[in-house]
Amino acid sequence: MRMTKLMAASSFAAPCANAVAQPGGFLSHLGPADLRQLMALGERVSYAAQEVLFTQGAPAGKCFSVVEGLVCLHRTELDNRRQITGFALPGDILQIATQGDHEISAAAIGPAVVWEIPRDKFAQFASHRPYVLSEIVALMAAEITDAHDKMFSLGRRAAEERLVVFLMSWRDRLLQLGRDVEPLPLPMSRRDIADHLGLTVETVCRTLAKLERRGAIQILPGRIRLLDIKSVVAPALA
Amino acid sequence: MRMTKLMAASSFAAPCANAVAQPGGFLSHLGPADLRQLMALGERVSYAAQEVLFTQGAPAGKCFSVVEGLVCLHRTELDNRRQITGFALPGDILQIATQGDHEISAAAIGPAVVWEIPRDKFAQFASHRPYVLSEIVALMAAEITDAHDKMFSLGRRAAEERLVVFLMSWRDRLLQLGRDVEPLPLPMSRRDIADHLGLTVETVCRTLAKLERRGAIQILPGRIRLLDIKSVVAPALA
DNA sequence: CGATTGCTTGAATACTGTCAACTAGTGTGG
DNA sequence: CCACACTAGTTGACAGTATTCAAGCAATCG
Repeated sequence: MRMTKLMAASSFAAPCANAVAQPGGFLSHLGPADLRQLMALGERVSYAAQEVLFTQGAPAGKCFSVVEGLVCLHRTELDNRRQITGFALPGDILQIATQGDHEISAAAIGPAVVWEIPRDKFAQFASHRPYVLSEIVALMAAEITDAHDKMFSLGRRAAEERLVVFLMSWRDRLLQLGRDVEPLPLPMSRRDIADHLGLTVETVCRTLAKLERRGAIQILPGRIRLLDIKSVVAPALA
Repeated sequence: MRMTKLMAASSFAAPCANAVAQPGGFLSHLGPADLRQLMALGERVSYAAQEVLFTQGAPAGKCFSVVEGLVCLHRTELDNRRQITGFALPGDILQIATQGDHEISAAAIGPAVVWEIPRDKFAQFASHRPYVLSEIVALMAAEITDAHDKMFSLGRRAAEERLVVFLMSWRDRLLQLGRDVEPLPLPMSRRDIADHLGLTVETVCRTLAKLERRGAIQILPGRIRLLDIKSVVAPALA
């Protein structure tokens, strides 16, 4: 996943131009005027928990920017096997370059707010702003790198290591958003974590319990405190 | 992986402009003049088997287009665990949007020919050709979709299904290049396949042998004949 | 308050990995 | 040209990890 920010997270309950002033934000080369114009092309949409933003196979008419909450992106097979390809946090952009149909689905984990811009309007907006395309390319490059990381985890890490790496990178992302990570909030369900890491719910529970017994973490309701976690994945610092 | 063609595969032993006439080719909106100019910015480089094109962590000064042969892209951990993120065939573009350092390594599987263009020159070339960036975005979107497919396989498919899906998609790619796929050539080693599918060499061998005993495939030196393979993955047609 | 859902744990199973041995093919050097 | 070494591929036996099936608990929701 790992996209950059389009608008400042929580500060964006209402459309206001200075929200983009965030350092490193998406389309960071956009001026306030540009940004106001861009946002005016779309609309603010609220989703309830578990509600679907878009479904794989459906025509991709809009692109999305998470404003509030947590969105999970996943690919689902006919037989209900599900692989969560990533979690999107406020500031993350979804489906910005999708042509034709969505290749993945997206659903809100909890209540979420999303800014949705019709694809054709966005394309028109970008067409006379060359720097926008460059930003998108950089965004997608980061997403590809992130996908490679996840492929490595899924293919070459054991359950425990996958979990630890996931927890650490999740903490890093929240830190970048300026969130409190002590203890680390885990708004997604065990099933979501399992479907993200290519494991079963039971293995996730058991592995977390094992880490807790070892003193590496502390399991709290909806949260996990990371204690001595780095020592567990010593060889995996690449 | 799954990138589009920059130049026609084998027809490109020497730089010639009409090589891009391939339908659906990379930068398909480029005219012959543009293309000649683009290629003149780079050079043709030959690699011996196993030779390294670039290494993860090293500064990404060039982008690459495979002209001949097969290149494997992989991410390697300190402890020699390796995840092959994809195989690049003639026409595939590598590292076109990488900023900073390479996030993956690339090595020739057999003898290979690659066109290499310095990043800054390419950027300059693209800077006054807006349509080039659009093509790159489309290219990267396809790569992301492909990465999602692979994440699903690694996370949610058993060894046999991974192998079968891999064989089928490999055949499809060769077919798109107009190659003979009967029987299907497998130029990469068993270890490469294992490192691509998140398995061990032994599991790859055993699973292939099992498929052969079942009459789904026929194992030949360097090749595999696909017989009744689709029936094996009936539920996996998503 | 009952029922559903999410989380956790246990026991048994199945799959994949590890270790080891063997074969065949390749290449090298005598 | 042959002997040797080396690598890739294959198979077997065994171990270990993750899944499956099952049950219990806790929290949430009508």
